[in-house]
Amino acid sequence: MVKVAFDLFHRQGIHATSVDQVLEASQTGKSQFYYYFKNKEGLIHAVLEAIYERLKTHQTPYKSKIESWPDLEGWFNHFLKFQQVTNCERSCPVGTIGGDLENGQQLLRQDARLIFDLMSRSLVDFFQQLKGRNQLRAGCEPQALADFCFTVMQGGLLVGKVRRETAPFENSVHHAMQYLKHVTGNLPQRTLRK
Amino acid sequence: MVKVAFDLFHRQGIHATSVDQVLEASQTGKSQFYYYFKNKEGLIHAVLEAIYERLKTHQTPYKSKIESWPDLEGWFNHFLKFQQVTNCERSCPVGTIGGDLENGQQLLRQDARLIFDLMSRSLVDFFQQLKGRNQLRAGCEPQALADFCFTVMQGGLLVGKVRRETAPFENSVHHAMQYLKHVTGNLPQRTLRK
Amino acid sequence: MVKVAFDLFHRQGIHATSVDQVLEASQTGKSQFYYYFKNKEGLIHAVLEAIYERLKTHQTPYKSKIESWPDLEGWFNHFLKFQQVTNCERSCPVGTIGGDLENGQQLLRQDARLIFDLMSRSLVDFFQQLKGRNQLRAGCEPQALADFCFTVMQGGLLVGKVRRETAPFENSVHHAMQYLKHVTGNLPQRTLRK
Amino acid sequence: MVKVAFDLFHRQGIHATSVDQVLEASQTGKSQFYYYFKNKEGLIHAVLEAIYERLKTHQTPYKSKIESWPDLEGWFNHFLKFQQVTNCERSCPVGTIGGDLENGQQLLRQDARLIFDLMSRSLVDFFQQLKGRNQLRAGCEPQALADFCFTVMQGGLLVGKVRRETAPFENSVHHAMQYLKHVTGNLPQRTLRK
DNA sequence: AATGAATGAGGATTCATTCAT
DNA sequence: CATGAATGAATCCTCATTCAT
Repeated sequence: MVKVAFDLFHRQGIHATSVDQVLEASQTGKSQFYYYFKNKEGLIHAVLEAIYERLKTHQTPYKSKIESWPDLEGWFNHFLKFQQVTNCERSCPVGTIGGDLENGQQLLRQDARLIFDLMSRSLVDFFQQLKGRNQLRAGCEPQALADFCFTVMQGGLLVGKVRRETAPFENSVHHAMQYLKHVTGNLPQRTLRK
Repeated sequence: MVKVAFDLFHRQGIHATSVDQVLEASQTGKSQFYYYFKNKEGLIHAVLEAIYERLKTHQTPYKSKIESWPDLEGWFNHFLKFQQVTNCERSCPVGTIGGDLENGQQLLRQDARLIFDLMSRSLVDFFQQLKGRNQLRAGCEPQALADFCFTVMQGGLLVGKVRRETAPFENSVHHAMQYLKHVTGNLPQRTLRK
Repeated sequence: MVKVAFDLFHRQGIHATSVDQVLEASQTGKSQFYYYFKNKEGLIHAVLEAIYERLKTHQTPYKSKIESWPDLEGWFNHFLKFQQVTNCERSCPVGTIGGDLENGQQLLRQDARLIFDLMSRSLVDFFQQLKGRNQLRAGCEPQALADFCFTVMQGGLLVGKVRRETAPFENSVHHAMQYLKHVTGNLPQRTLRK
Repeated sequence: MVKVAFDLFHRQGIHATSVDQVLEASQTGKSQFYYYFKNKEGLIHAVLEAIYERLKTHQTPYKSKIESWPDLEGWFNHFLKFQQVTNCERSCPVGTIGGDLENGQQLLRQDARLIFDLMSRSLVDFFQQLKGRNQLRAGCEPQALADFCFTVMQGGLLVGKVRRETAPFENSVHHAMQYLKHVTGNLPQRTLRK
């Protein structure tokens, strides 16, 4: 039920997804819903919570603990491939849900934020690691670089969804990686191509 | 009426905005709406069209013709500032609307795409110009760089909206600019004025 | 405009036809309508009136003055052929409109009745003629025979419309004609086939 | 609810009957309707289905299994009487609904057709029986005679409804019966009782 | 005569939520 | 835990009609 809801929210957003739709798709009776969840917000919360748990326990289709350049490339590539296989019809589920939240829904936003934090963390950790090894140029904060990566990812998925093209995301990732290798002391020409 | 709708769509997305809401906010009678627009889709189309026109005629709060590094910085800064003054409650209107579109609404997506094209164009033109002057490193296509900028902008607005923070966008823009200046071989202080 | 309305009423009935539809189809401005007609009922009245006039002035695609057996057959055949060429999608326009009238709309019903009268009249006249020549069996009133023909026609068109088949009407007309020839003293085997 | 709808559809036709009207008349809440029926079409389908079932299980105010001349007369008389007691304000419910169907509504038309089939069947069976006993003149197919009767019935109800008179139907039935007895070779007074 | 804009009630349908069992 | 029926507000849209010009 949460699984089905996740899928529908991801595909259509939370506003375009009705409770009935979720129930029908999950073959559940009408009032099962209100037994398990307080209301629609409750379901959204459960969905976000489930995402959070999956992330926390590293049940991700990509290597969520980033420890090397290939891992980082794998991280980007996961989202690139995701965009390809979904025909650019979806962007990040949390981005989609988060973007749909209204001003008042602060608890749900907090849920989304926690997920974003978790996803960023692995990036931060990686850059922190580089910094520890003195492989990061001055003025490059790990958190800022992580934000940079995360932003490119979210933006790339969104732009691709609107345009139904993978090129913008691909181009963005390419240049983002170029930059990251640059600021970590790698010369572009020495950059390892996958 | 289009103006009001634009505002509501921007704030809440198209699904969370009802026709009645638009009518009430614009002090119009119920069926005036369907006199002017075929549909709710018709209204969305009109809104997107209006955005397109405003862009085309350069009625933008930022310099839409980018001809110099300061112009590019101004471009990014406009969106940064926008995020600040809106308390991170909104992202790009076209990104918001475009992200809400369903799979079937191809005409509206086309509308959104045209706007994205127009916004990118000015970036492309700028990088094309640099390339003409041999100020672009090999392997840097103007279109790809424009995609990179645009993606960072969309991602930064979205992430900021979800997190209610400006930092991610700021960090992303900072590094994006660093990169761009790097690939154009310019040091920040040597920025060429037209 | 009346012509267009007639066509739409005929095709869809009066309830399924909106004033706007008529206006759009006749390329007329919205308020032209209320200049020429008091309201929708006014239009229906005008349509029925026009039908009446056309009948009265014998502007019919069939011979409206029935003077012989072939004329009567022609009368039936006209409606049969009409059903065929319209793919059984329509029945008698007046029957359609009349059947749609509500209890209160007595003026319009009167209009329809007048048309029915006019159409029956030519049948009545024919049978009256036969009676005058003593070619009508005892107990056969011209009006009753006319009613019989008219009923078969209306019923045949309606049943055909519902079933999307011409057979019921054809069969009914065949037997009706058999009967009529029988009661007018013709033996079935002497019946002239067209 | 189906009962109420049947009544309203019968009285006013399907276009002139709003869902709200049905709900109000049946004292049901607005969305109960859409819990039980997919659509307004769904309701119409249910109504037609109910009619079909009633016919199939012979729950008719007339003898639906026709086995003798009095049965056939009873069949016609039922509709004649019906017209009288309803003040000519209604015609056959299925004819009314069927006549209101639009070109696209093929499933509903199929429903109507099935009912027509069922009603005709009893007539066909009767004439088939006569034929088996060699009481039918050559050239008289049972199906065709059934069509003839059915057409007269539908036409008579419709014409009567438009004219608000029972005479046309009475006259038509009279002559139809005359004919039927003629083609079966029976004189009225010699009518065979089963 | 003619135009386009305005009006507001009503029509079909969906929504989130609750209740009795 | 589970079921299906009930509720009523809200949503999108259409209708017949009128008004100012």
